[in-house]
Amino acid sequence: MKQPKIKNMEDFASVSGISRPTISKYFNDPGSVRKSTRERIEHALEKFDYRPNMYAVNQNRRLTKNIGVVVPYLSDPFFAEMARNIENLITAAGYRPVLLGSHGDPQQEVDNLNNLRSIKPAGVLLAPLGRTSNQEQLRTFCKEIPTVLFDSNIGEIGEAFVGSDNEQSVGLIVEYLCRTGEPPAFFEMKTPTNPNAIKRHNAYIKAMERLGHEPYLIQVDGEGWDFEEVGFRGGTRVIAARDLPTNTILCSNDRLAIGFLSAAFEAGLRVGLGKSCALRIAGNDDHPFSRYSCPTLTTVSQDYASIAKKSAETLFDLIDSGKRRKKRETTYIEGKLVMRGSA
Amino acid sequence: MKQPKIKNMEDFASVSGISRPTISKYFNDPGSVRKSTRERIEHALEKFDYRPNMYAVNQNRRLTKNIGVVVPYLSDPFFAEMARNIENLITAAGYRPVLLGSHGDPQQEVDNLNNLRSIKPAGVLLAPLGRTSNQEQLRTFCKEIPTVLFDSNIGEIGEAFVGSDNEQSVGLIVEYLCRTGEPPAFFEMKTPTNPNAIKRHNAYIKAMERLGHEPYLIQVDGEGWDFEEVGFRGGTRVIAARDLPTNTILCSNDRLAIGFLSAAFEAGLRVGLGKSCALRIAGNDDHPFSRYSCPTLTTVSQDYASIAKKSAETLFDLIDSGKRRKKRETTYIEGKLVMRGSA
DNA sequence: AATATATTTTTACGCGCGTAAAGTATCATT
DNA sequence: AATGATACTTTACGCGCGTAAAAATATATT
Repeated sequence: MKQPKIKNMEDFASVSGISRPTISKYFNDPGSVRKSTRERIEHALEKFDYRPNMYAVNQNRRLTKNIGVVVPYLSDPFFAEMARNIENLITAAGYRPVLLGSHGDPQQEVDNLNNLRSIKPAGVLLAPLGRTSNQEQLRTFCKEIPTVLFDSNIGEIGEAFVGSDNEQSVGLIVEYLCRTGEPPAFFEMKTPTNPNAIKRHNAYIKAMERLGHEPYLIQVDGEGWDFEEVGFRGGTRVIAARDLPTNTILCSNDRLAIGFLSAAFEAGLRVGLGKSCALRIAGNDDHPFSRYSCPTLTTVSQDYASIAKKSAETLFDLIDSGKRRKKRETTYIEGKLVMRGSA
Repeated sequence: MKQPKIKNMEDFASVSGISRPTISKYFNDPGSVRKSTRERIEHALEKFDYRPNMYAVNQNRRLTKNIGVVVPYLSDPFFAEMARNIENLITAAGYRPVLLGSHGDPQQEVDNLNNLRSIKPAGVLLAPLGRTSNQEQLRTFCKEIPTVLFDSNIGEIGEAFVGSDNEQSVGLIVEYLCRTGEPPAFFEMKTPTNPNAIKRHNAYIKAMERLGHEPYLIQVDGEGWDFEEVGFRGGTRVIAARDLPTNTILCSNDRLAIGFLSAAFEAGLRVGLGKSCALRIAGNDDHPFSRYSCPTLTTVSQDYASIAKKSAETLFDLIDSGKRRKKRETTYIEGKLVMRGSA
C-alpha cells in the first residue's frame, strides 16, 4: 500500500481523483458539491488525512472563520465558565474560537485586540475589563471588526451588548432579604473595576427605597481582581468595628462574599438564617464556587448559558448579514434567586 | 498630511523609504538590521501603523512563532493560573501563546491538538487530561511537534515532563500531620482522572509505612472534573458512617478537600487543629481558593511559577536547538508545606 | 585613501490556496 | 432521446510575504 506524502491540495486532488478547485469548494462548504463527489472526497480524506494549510486558506479570504473571545480574567471561574459556554457555541456554528484572557491588565486587553486584528476574525465577543479599559482603543477596534460586548457594558462600544439584568437581580435578592430578615447593607469596592458594580450599587439603593428602607453602603478599598482578598479584609474590618445597623450584608459579587464569609468564619461568627446566627451574607453571580463555601452562599444567578447563547447568536447574525446594526441592541438576561445557607 | 492606505509590505516599504526585503528582515528580527535602518523603520511604523499579514507571513515559514498551550480544564483556577504564568513567559520570549482548554473531554483534547497542527506551532506545552487521554493520538502529535508535558506525566510521550514532586510533597504533609496529631487517612477518587492522583496514592502509602503507621484509604466514586462535588458527597458519607480510625484526612487534592470541608461544615463538625475540633483536613496543590475556605486549608503548594518556568524554558531550548532530545527529561519541582487553619 | 566587510537594494521566484472563466461531463426533466 | 440546468475540469492569475542571488552601497579596518 503506497502512501504518497500529501503536501498540498494539488497532491490531494490527484490521489482523490477530483480537481483542485472542487476540493477547494468542498472545504469551504461541503454541501456545495454533489453528494457523490462529497463521498469520494471524504473517502480519500480518511485514507490520506490531508488538511488545508490554514495560512494559505486565510490569506485570500477577506474574513476568516475565526471568532475572538476576550475575557478580562481567565483565572476567575466565572469567566472561564462563560468562555467555555461560548467556545462550544462557536465551534458548533462552524467557527474557530480564539480565546484570550487579559489578566486584569488594560494593556494586555489592547494587545489581545491587536493580536486579533492580525488574524482577521469574522467577529469578536468581548467582555471588557471595564473602568480601566482603554476605551478609545476598544472603540477603534469595534469599528473595524464586528464585536458584541458581554458581561460589562461600556458606553456605545460594539454592535450589541448582552449581560445580566442587575436591576432585576439585585431587586430580587434585596426583596428576599428584606422579607426574611433585616434589610441588607451593601458591601462593595470603593472604586469598582466593573460597570456591573455601579449598576448593582444603584439597583440596591433603588430597591431599598422602593421597599421603604434606608440604604446603607459599606465601601472598602482594594484594587485589582483579587476580590476574595478584598472581601476578606473588608469583612474583617467591618466585623471588628461592630457598628452595623443590620445583621444582613449583600455583597456586590460572590467573590467578595466568599472573602467576607471567610472573614466571618475567622472571627467566629455564625453566618446563616437561623436564630443562632449572627450574620446573613448574600452575593451576586452564582459563582461556580458558591455552592461549596461555608455556609453555602445565597445569591442571584447569572444565567451563563443564556448570556453566552444570546451574545453568540447576535454575533452570528451580524456576521451573516455582513452589515452593521442600525441601532445598538442591548439585552439584559434575568437572574434567579439561589437560596442556600448563608442568608 | 496625506495618509496613504498601507495595504501590504510593499506599500510600507515605499512610504518608509526602505526596500521590502529589508523590512521583512526587520520584522523577523529587528536586531538583524543596522541601527539607523531600524530607527527609520520604527519611525515610519509610528506614522503609518502597518502590521504584516500573519497568514502570508506564516505560509512560508516552516515553523511559526506560535506556541500552543493545552490544559485539561480552564475553569479550574489551578490550570487557569498555570496558563497565565506560561502565557507571560511565552510572550516575553517573543512567541505568541495559543491557549486551548479541553473541558475535561478527551475528544476535545484531540481536536485541540489537531487545530494546533494546522497552525504549525513552533512547539506545544501540554497538560494532558491523563487517564482518559487518547494516548495514541497524543504520541503521534508529539512526534510531529516538539512538545513538553506538564502537570500530568504520561508514559514516554513528549520530549520532556515538568511537574510537582508528589513523593516529596505528600511525604512532607504526611509527616507534618503525623507529627502534630493522628496519622491521616487518604481521601481520593476510586478511578482517578489524573496520574498525579496515583502517584499521591502511592506516596501516601510509602510515607505512612516509613513512619510506621498503617495506611488507610477512603476511596469514593465520581467521574469527571467536578471534584468539589465528589469531595462533598464523599465527605458527607464518610462523616455519616463514623467509622474512621483517625480524625485526620489528607485529600488527594485541594478541590476534593474544599468539598470535604463543605461537607464537614454542613454536618456541624468543627475542622481544625484545636482541641475543640473534631476533624483535621488537609489538601494538596495550594489551589487559589484554598486560602478562603472555612477554615483555610492546610495543604502542600505546587510551585506554579517554577513549573511554568521550567517547562517553558525546556520548550524554548528544544525549539532553538532544532533537534529532539536524546533522552526524555523529567523534572519534579518540590512543594512547600502551607500551614493554615484546617490541619 | 584603499581595501575588506557588512548591509541594503534589485530582481525574481515560490508558497498553498481562492477564485474566475471557459469548456466538458453529468444529471434531471419532458 | 433531446434539452437545459448543474456540477465538474482545465487553465490561469493573484494574494502578501519569505527568501535567494547578484549588484550596489555604506561602514569598518588598516
